[in-house]
Amino acid sequence: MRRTLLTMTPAPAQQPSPHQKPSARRPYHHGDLRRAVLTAALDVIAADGPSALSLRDLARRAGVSHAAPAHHFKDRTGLLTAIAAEGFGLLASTLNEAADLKDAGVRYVRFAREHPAHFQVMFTPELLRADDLELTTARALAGDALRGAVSAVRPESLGIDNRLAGVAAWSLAHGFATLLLSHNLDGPVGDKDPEEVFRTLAAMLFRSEPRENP
Amino acid sequence: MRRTLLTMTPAPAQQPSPHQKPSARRPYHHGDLRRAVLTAALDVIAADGPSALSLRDLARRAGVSHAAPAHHFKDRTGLLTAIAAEGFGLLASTLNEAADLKDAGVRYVRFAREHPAHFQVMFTPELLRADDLELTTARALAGDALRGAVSAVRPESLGIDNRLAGVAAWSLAHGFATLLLSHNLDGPVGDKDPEEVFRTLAAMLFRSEPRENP
DNA sequence: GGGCAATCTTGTCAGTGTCAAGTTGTGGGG
DNA sequence: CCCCACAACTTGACACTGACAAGATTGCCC
Repeated sequence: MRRTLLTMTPAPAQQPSPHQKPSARRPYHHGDLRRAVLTAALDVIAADGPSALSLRDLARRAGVSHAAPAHHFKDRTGLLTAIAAEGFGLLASTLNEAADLKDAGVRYVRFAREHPAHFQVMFTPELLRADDLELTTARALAGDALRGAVSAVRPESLGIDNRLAGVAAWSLAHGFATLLLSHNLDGPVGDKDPEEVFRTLAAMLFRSEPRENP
Repeated sequence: MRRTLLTMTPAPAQQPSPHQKPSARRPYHHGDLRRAVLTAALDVIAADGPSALSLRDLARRAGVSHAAPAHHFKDRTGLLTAIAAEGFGLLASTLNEAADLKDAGVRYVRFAREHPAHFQVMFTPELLRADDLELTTARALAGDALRGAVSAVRPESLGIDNRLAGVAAWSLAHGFATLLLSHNLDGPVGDKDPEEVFRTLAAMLFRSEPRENP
């Protein structure tokens, strides 16, 4: 828990704002503190997990006083909830562009690798304010996108209940992504491209009849 | 973060030990503090996640002084590492009794549901001391058990690389278990038995040729 | 230009992890 | 049987944290 405390000097570390008096040391208004805190938080979480996140540390990084972040996010839970909501929004938009179900799975895995902090927070409900409006709507959007990708595959042709096919696809992609992020597949996957490996797994799950019968 | 502080009275709350003087109020030696702290920690984590865990709170629950737990676990990370090691041990022993790969998957899901705190901690590496000996050996045991279940299925008959089959099975089971614990399958699964649902998913992944050709 | 609301600061409080140094009990060798 | 070394626990302290309240600063809109 102990941090170095060597960071006494405020150290602006961010371009203070678009239109500042050129000689102003540290402008009273940061300019875009909300975004600065968010991205700093994402850095910390990606590196050391959500438990390493400290509002005071984020404030120090942004060069503002210790209570400034709370004005934008209310409290720690609020910050994490904002991150999760943003994550679900990003996920929804990439899933909506998927060509088919396998592509959606690949995009799901890619999202987890490109936004590991978002991903981790999104699926840790005890860190979030469950009834937050932005969160619930963003999550619903992502859910719709997922269901859309599933329904496009016509799994009745495989004799499989549509609902279950969605759960299977989601489980496979989510499990692969999670194990990847927690470094549990470093051995098996090695230096191969994870997305390519996942494509093989997805083919195992949804393969059509062996030959004939289009 | 704020806790009630109504728990001022030490309140033994545990049978102090096997062989205590009958009139001793709070015996200096707890008797089995290590186990008491572990199970209290598992309760807290299962209810509110690892971030809600406080060594001082656990000490209060066990009726000992605030620094007592540290003597058994060194620090917070040590406690979580011990939990993870115990979890991998439990998982290994249940996987070793699996009849076949599908049964191993079912057991994996059952383990996650019966030991949600262990499961969550086991796959959150940033909370653990990665080089801990007990942890690494227990994890290796679980890995062996998993590989054993995979190799027993003879997936070459399906034309699939053995290694990949293992990753697929693990991903499916892990994803299903994770989504289950984070309440993301409450809708699709409903009040059905999750293990039964998972059996269906597993059948989708490893199904043999549609008919003839044993 | 004047006020007002958003933004940020300062100060404070209870709670936490961790370390160091002291107490208490217990089991094993003389 | 005793005593003593060591394990189990306590007490006290320090730096840190999230949260809240009250004040300071500033941009902006009428």
